[in-house]
Amino acid sequence: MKRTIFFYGLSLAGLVFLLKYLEYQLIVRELSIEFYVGIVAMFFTILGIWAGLKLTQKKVVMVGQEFILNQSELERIGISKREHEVLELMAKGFSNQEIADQLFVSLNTIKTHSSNLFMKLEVSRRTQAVQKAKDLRLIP
Amino acid sequence: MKRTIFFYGLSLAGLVFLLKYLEYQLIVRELSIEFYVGIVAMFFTILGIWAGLKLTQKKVVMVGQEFILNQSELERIGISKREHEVLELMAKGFSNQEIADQLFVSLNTIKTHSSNLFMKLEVSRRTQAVQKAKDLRLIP
DNA sequence: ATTTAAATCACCCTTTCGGGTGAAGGAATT
DNA sequence: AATTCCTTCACCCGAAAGGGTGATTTAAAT
Repeated sequence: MKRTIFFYGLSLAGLVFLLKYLEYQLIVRELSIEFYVGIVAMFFTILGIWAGLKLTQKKVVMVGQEFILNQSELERIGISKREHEVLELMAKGFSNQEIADQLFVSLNTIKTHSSNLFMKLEVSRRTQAVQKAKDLRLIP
Repeated sequence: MKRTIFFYGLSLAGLVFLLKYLEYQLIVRELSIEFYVGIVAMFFTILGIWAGLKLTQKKVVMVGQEFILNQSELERIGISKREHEVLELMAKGFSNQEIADQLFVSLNTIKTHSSNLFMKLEVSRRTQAVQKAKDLRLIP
């Protein structure tokens, strides 16, 4: 990104000299102004396309993997930290009992958390909860 | 894509008129040639960037989603067509009863299919099955 | 013709899940 | 001090899921 801008500036600087040079040539050789402008147009079109490609290239690479938590949606729905933890383990395929063991709490506690999660996510099964949570980018 | 090229051609055509107009103004008002070229450069840079973005836009959209079924893995594990259907519906969060209704078979049949699936996928819960199936690219 | 695999369904039994209700302790807010 | 939210846990009950076994039908392969 920085290099893209840098090279763009460099190109602009280079053009100033090219300009001065051509301006001189213009008088001597009497090149048509259309031809002159045509070159400039072509040059900057290519430069623009190149810049455009550079600017989007990183997006292309990034899309696919890499998870950004949707914090705003998380707050909008009103899911607490603990509930989010349960949701993550749920998505990994653990049973309520296994989740309870990992978080050192009772099975009943996990049941309460999951019930609240289903309410907040407006679903009635854990598979649906996991699906919806992934869609909303609440979990990877 | 076709429209991109079309608009680019249109812009070029428009510039010819702009050129002629400016060429006339140049004589009358004696605008500096640097100013003139600067506008052209700016215009074509923007045009180029726009063209560049247009050309890559489809790539950006495509990368990320796009599902290619892992047929070889499917055969290796030995999952039948019907089992694969059940697996897909399972991944969509449907209960066994709902799957049975959609496929016009009995609940017991779906239970058999899911049991076989769990065996073949070496898991013991549907959430794990869905996870593993997605990892192996058996389902989108 | 016999074997093999897929798909279908049934019955039994245990575990897990999900819904509903209630409640207690703690932290943060008002 | 009172309120609100989070977290924790309990009990009950019914529904769903999962494990095991066995059986029938149909289609494909040998």
